[in-house]
Amino acid sequence: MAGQKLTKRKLEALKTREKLIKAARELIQEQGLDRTSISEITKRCGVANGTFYTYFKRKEDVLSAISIEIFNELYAKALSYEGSFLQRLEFFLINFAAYIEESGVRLCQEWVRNTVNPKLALNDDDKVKLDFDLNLLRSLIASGVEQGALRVEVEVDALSRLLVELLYGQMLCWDFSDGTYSYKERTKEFCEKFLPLIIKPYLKE
Amino acid sequence: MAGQKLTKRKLEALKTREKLIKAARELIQEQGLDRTSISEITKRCGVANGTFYTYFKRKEDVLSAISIEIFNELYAKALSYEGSFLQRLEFFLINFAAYIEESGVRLCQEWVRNTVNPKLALNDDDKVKLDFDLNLLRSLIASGVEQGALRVEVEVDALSRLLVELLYGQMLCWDFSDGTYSYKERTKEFCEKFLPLIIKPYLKE
Amino acid sequence: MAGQKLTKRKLEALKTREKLIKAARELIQEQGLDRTSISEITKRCGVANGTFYTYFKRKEDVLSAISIEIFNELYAKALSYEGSFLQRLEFFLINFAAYIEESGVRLCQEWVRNTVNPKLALNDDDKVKLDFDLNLLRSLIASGVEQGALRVEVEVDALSRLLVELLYGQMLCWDFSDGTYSYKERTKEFCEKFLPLIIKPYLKE
Amino acid sequence: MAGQKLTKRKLEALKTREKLIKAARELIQEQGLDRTSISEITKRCGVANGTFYTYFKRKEDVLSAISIEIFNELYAKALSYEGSFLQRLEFFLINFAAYIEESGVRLCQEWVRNTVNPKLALNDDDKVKLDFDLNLLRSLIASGVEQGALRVEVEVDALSRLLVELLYGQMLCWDFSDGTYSYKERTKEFCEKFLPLIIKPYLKE
DNA sequence: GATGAATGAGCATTCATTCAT
DNA sequence: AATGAATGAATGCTCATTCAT
Repeated sequence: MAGQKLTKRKLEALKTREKLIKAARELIQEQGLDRTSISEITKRCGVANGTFYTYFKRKEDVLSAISIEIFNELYAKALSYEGSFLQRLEFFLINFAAYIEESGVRLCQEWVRNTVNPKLALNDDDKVKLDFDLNLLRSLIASGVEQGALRVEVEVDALSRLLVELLYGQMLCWDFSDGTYSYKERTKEFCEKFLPLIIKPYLKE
Repeated sequence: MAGQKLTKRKLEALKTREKLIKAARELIQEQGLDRTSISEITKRCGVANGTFYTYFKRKEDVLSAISIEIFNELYAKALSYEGSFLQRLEFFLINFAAYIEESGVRLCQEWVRNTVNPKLALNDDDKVKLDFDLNLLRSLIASGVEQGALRVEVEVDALSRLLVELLYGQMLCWDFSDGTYSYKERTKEFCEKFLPLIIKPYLKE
Repeated sequence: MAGQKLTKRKLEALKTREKLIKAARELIQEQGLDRTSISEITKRCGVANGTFYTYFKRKEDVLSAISIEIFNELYAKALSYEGSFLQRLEFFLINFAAYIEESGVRLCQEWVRNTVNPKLALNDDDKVKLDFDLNLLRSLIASGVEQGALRVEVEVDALSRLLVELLYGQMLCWDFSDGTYSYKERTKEFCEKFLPLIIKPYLKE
Repeated sequence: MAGQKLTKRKLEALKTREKLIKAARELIQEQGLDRTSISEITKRCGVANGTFYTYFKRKEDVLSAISIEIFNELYAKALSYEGSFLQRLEFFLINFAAYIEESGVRLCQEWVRNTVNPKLALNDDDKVKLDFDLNLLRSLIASGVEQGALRVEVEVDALSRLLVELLYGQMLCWDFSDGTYSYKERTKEFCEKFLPLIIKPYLKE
């Protein structure tokens, strides 16, 4: 009895929530957010229109929920990697691209659309994501310093910012192209050709 | 003299078109495209609602027209610069940012929103702009090779792509921030701190 | 008793639908469909604009709904008649005209307008109505044969087709005249003067 | 000089008018009147938008002009026929159908649509056409009496009305069917099977 | 006679969201 | 938690028509 929080009812509710997210993700990937109506989403789940609002306050919130799912996986995996500083850095960058690519261009485009526009006053989590990514890279670089791989003089902020901008720039170009090439491959290429040039001056030795 | 087909009527028409673009630009900058109605735009010009559609097929088309104006100025100026290869490159990058910043975040955000989303099937000119920017940088770099500033071995495509991605990445981050810092300054900073690192290996001597 | 699924909510919904149809019928009769706006219809029912679209997909659909109501009554009554074959036939023809006349020229004109035009891709039920009327007459005539009133050699199809064309022709002329004479009287006249001529050769004895 | 009313200019003008009618006829036949815009019509003729209004007061007027062309041909031919009364009658009826069929269902449907609806307050010529057709048949029948083919007691009005209603009814059914069968053949069939039944009692002898 | 820029009325339609059941 | 009927704001767009040139 104690701790038994998941009654059958609550389990059902969780399932419903998951079904909604899944359906929304599919539909957004197929047609984009604007062209996807609440009733389409609920119809696909076999629930009533209003049920959507049991779980999400506004339509856009389901996009946030989807993003959170994706980014959580992304970060979990990207940071799990063990290895030298450079390997970890590359791993992070490439996996960032890989995850986003896997989840589909349309979804990524919607995410950009909804994040770029301040009027939607959408879940601020997304906006903060930029800072989140920045911090992630910052700590990655900081750990590089700690581990003695990077010089102490490295400008952590400027460097992490640069890398975030690169990742986002690659993402935006990929979105513009409607995903007609591989975002991941593009990032890999960057890691081979340019990352060393940028990092080298800060490497110890 | 030759081709002087501009009767008074056609001149008036051109003026009307310009007035519409100007009004739309102001309003979009103030409130974004979605919150700007056609009748607001036309009212500000003192023309009838329908007149808008004499010049633009759809609401979004005025955004394209605005972009074209801005980018044309941008390119005209950015390429006019005389100087060494590196100076010209920096000038281009910084001015790219400066122009976009001057025209306002809201406008830039709208441009990203409308370009990132393929469903609007908006004037393809915008999508092509990425290629246009790429080509511009490519020819800039190529001219650097011709003038003997860069080694022949430089990978023109990869390098120009990298720079475009950087510019776009900086732009996207700036959009995400709602323009709370200077895009131009950020690009300037990049030119100082990182551009040399990237270019140096390709510089002759 | 059985199948009594009508909760209070569903009953309310049915009532709303009926109110909409009634209001639309009145307004169309007064001004025609084009001049009748959705908000006029809903205002007259005291419901919100959008409620109309809970029950009808497009504006034209309410016209279909109205037709169906009218025609259902018509058929129900017209076929209820007991009597000799000729009496039943006359009763059908005259009542057809009478019902349509009662429901008003404007409505009839709208019905013709909307049925004649294939581009509206309006509810196909209306187009099928022609076939429905044909079948009705066909079965009427067939029953005449069965009951021994008509010779077996009668060409059922051709005869029923002729009668439908007559009914429709009288209706169209009545529409053209804006209802300035009586459709029903015209049909009655036809039944007296010409129907016997047409039927006689097929009558037994 | 005298009587030389057709200056080159006037000839050109007549040609323009003809071109407009021809283009309109084609476009209406292809898409119906509603979907055909003035600028489509003028574009197809290579003239300016406004030129349309040099020749027609309102959009619908071009439909009238087209009808007049068609009906004039129709009447000219239908009445030219020499022969016995019954032959002339049949010839008229069948040719009526044939002409309308030749000019296309879409056109016929538009004509019905526009004639049936009194709100358009369209050129009254069309409404009068019903009377015109009636009169035509009336005089045909009257001439039958004069020539001694029909008894004097024949009810000219009722008979001609019946025949017009039949023609119109066949036309309407044909319109409903979107022209999926032949109007002319249908009328021919009627002339064989039923016309004699109707006329016979009034034939002399 | 021809032009074509300007007009401006006019409304169906969508759909996110609410809330009584 | 689920339902689904009701809401109602909000506006892009068309296009027949006019008229100054």
